[in-house]
Amino acid sequence: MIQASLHVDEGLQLDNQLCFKLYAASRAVIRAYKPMLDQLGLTYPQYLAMLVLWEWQQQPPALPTVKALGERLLLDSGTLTPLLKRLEQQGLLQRKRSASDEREVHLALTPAGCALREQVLPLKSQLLCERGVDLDQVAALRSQVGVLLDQFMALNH
Amino acid sequence: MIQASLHVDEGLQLDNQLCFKLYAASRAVIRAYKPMLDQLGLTYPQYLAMLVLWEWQQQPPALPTVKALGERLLLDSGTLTPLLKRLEQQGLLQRKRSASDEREVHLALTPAGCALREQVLPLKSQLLCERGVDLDQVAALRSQVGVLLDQFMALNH
DNA sequence: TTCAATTAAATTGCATACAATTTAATTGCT
DNA sequence: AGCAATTAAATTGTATGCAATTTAATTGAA
Repeated sequence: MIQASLHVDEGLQLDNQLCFKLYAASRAVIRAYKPMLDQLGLTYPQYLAMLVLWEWQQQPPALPTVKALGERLLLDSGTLTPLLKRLEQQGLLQRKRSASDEREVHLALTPAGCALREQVLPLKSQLLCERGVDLDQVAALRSQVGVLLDQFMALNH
Repeated sequence: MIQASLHVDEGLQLDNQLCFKLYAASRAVIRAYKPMLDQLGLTYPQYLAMLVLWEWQQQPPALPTVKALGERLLLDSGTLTPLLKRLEQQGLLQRKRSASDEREVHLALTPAGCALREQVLPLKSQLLCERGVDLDQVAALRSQVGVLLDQFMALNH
């Protein structure tokens, strides 16, 4: 009886929730990025958007649109529209309606937006170094969290 | 040269960022909880707060205060004060100033708040079942993400 | 004791997330 | 062609997160 009751309780303990560990770890990692992002003048989601746009500079997809960015970041236009307007205000990118399909908004990095990329790698190296991060460990965990993410993506249809 | 350049690029690819996997996985898991939370009438952070308060019903800490809750959830009063006011409005808990130290606010579950707990386990079982979640796999990942969280907690001093 | 530090919440301001709705443009079907 | 269905962004409204400040209460050292 006591055993059963204890077992039931365990199912609701905060420390036993994968969801909480993920939620807390995600915020903790973002917090760790804060000093670097302050240097860049970006918030964390803005940084992710820039990562995608920088990546597309090298290997362009069909054309960078808000929708394509949203599919990559798993964010919708309700989040991205104001975020991209702020990046535009900062002079890092331009938003313009597609000529061929007026519903779409194309995203193009400005020279300043491209240039910002060069500042990132040194700052990131410094961050990893200061923290004494084990790169192999990070890679292993990334892969496993990635599997979880893929499973939930598939199940959230 | 090409090799080096490719290697540098990899460091900034979205898919290689543990931080993004964590961020996306956390949101995906929260999304998966949505149907259950809608049944309970709670948001995800509200649910986490209730988990802690339910846990404290069984094994009370000194006294449940906003500060103690914040230490458990890694959230500050700027987030918790409005969240707790909403839970109070829903009749799930009461907030009252400590008599011994007027700076503190004590948190006490109402009968409705206690009762809500009973609805959670069946809903959670259903969720895990529908998703075909492997409990051992979840436990293993939880433990590993927990290690990462502890490391960042220690480093964010 | 007394008053400068400290502490716990609350408040303010900004930037997400995300559901739901709206707007405008494009497609597809007849 | 004509028009209903679909689609991409934008908009609206609510609820976080979190930094920074404020308020009120408590501590602690001279």
